[in-house]
Amino acid sequence: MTIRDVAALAGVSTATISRVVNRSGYVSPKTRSAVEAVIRQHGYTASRSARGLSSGRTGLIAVTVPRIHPSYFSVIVAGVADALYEHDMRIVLCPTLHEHDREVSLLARLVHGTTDGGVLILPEESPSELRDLMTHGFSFVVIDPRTRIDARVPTVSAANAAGATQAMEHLLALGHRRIAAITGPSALMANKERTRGYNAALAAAGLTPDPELTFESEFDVQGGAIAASALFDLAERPTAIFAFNDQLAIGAMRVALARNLRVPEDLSIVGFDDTSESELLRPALTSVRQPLAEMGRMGVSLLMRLVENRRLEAVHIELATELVIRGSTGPPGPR
Amino acid sequence: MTIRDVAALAGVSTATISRVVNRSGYVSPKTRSAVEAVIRQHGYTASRSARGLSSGRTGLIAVTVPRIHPSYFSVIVAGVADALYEHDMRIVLCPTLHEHDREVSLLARLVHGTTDGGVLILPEESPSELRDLMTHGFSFVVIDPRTRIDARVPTVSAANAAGATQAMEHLLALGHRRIAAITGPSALMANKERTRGYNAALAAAGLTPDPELTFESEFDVQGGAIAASALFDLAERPTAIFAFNDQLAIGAMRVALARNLRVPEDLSIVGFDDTSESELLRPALTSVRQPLAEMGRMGVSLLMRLVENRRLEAVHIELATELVIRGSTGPPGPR
DNA sequence: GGCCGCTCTGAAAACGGTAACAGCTGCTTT
DNA sequence: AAAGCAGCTGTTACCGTTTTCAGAGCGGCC
Repeated sequence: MTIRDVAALAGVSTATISRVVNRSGYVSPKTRSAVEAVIRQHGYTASRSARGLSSGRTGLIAVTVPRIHPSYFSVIVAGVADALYEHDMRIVLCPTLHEHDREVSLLARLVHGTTDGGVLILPEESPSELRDLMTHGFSFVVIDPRTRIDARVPTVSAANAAGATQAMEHLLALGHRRIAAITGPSALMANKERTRGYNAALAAAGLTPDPELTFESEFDVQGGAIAASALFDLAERPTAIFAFNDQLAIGAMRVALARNLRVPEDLSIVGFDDTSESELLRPALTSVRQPLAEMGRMGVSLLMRLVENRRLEAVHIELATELVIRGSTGPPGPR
Repeated sequence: MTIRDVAALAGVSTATISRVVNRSGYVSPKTRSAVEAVIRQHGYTASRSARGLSSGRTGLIAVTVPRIHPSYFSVIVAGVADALYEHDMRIVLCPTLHEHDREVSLLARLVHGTTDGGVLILPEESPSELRDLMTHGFSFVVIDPRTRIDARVPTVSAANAAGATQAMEHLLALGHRRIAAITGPSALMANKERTRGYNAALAAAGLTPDPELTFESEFDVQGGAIAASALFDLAERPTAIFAFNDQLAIGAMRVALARNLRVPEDLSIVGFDDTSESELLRPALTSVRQPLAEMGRMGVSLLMRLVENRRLEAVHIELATELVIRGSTGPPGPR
């Protein structure tokens, strides 16, 4: 079933079919309904390849993501997919496995004639590579940028600094004064922001950050465990730990329980992300929720404007986080 | 950068460029390297749209999946994506949100001119709709079929019956005799198979299944909780529960702990899927691992043969499961 | 009555590749 | 010596759309 077949059956030209299908230009109501009848009856759908070749728009959006599986990413992708579906666009999914080369070569190929734009989630590209991409005329947005990038690239992220401050204010209000931070890799902008929020909250409470209490490690359970062990070995133990993601918090909680520290009586723990794991833990984890699906949706909404209007004033959106209080935090014990 | 630009720069015809890029036909080494130099230098990539239009192959594979987020699906998708990447194909991701109409209309549009084939994960289509799809010449494989479908459609699933038997043999070997089953929706083929494995294991141990001990519910935490409550209210409580997925097991464990039943001393629990949650629970959950990523990979491997050879003898693949024993199972208490 | 503008429609030229076909060279075979 | 064939390359038709352009019909206005 090609457009020509439909045209022949309806007794009109292919141009008219195209106009009917795309709701563009003038078509008399009579012709329109006749064509629509033929289309319905024979189940015609336009070939995306042909359309892409002819009009330059493929209806496909590339989505790069380090990995699909960690729920952090899959929830964002779900939000992106949802929003794109509403625009009748499809998503070309590209897991990069954190490999810079893979991502670059993928994008290079997608830019040209495959997709109309891209949503880059935590991309590996350097700021200059992203700038090149932009000057080549590729429309894209970045969700959760790894580093500070060209101001003209639209970005969407969570309010990381504010979220960290929320977590800290909760702990401070409970009476904690020695609050440790287990940060993820400091190269990530999100972590820099969270650190900023951590320090800001301490300062606001009139406390000076103790460098001993900040520990950087990999963003995984293992990293959390290592950091927690080190913190517990300090002469003066912290009474609370703010972990920069839930994985780290899980690791910390494991070590705490292994050392017979009761949570939250002896140690309060706050995570970040509020992944589904956090309410599974016992005690359930207090965590800063990022609006991940929303971030995906918002990215698409920016991208659509970019794709349609061609170019758009710089936009950097930060979506508010929310502190979800569960059983892992409480007032510090009497010591 | 079009193929014509490259041809002009290299001083050859477009046909030669095409041959170099696709490694087809004869090209002298000298010409080849000259062309490759131009391509590298100017960063040419063929337009997928044009290629798709001309050759009929787009290098895109549609992947339908009910939802992205539950890790059950995202792990399968990750396996699919990984395998497709190796074939230099991209994945067009279509979350159907369990909506039959959405899935049907998506596929209808993808079949024609957009993708070369499809991987359908737990599809909503009826067997007859799938048959139609096949007779229309669309190449696809089904992963984890919902029901028994046309024997000519290649399918990949886990060895559900055998997996259930593994779980049961473990419980039986520990000495359990009253073993309840919390099944998911019995419409799903996977659940029928697991029920078959459950009954087979009981029979092999010389026990007759007690209908009181089988409880069907929705595949979620809530469903597990409801089922477990009912089971605990029986005159003679089961000493072990085999839940047909981990969500159900989590629900059951919650209710057990709420009723002050100790796991595993008073009650053993086995799950199915071995999702990442299972080792987070306290006690950690004994569960039947499905090789999800492998299933995705295997699906692609079948599909590739289908796409290349056109048509393929019926293949139904069952991948072996593995029982992962953790802390939630132990010998029954003395009562 | 001539002109304008609006509505509607069709012819035809792209869009960027692929692949069938033909043509050329130089070597091997008969 | 003619024929055949492998290796290499170019010409060109075609894939299924969109879009530009031109033209036809028609009512309203000066």
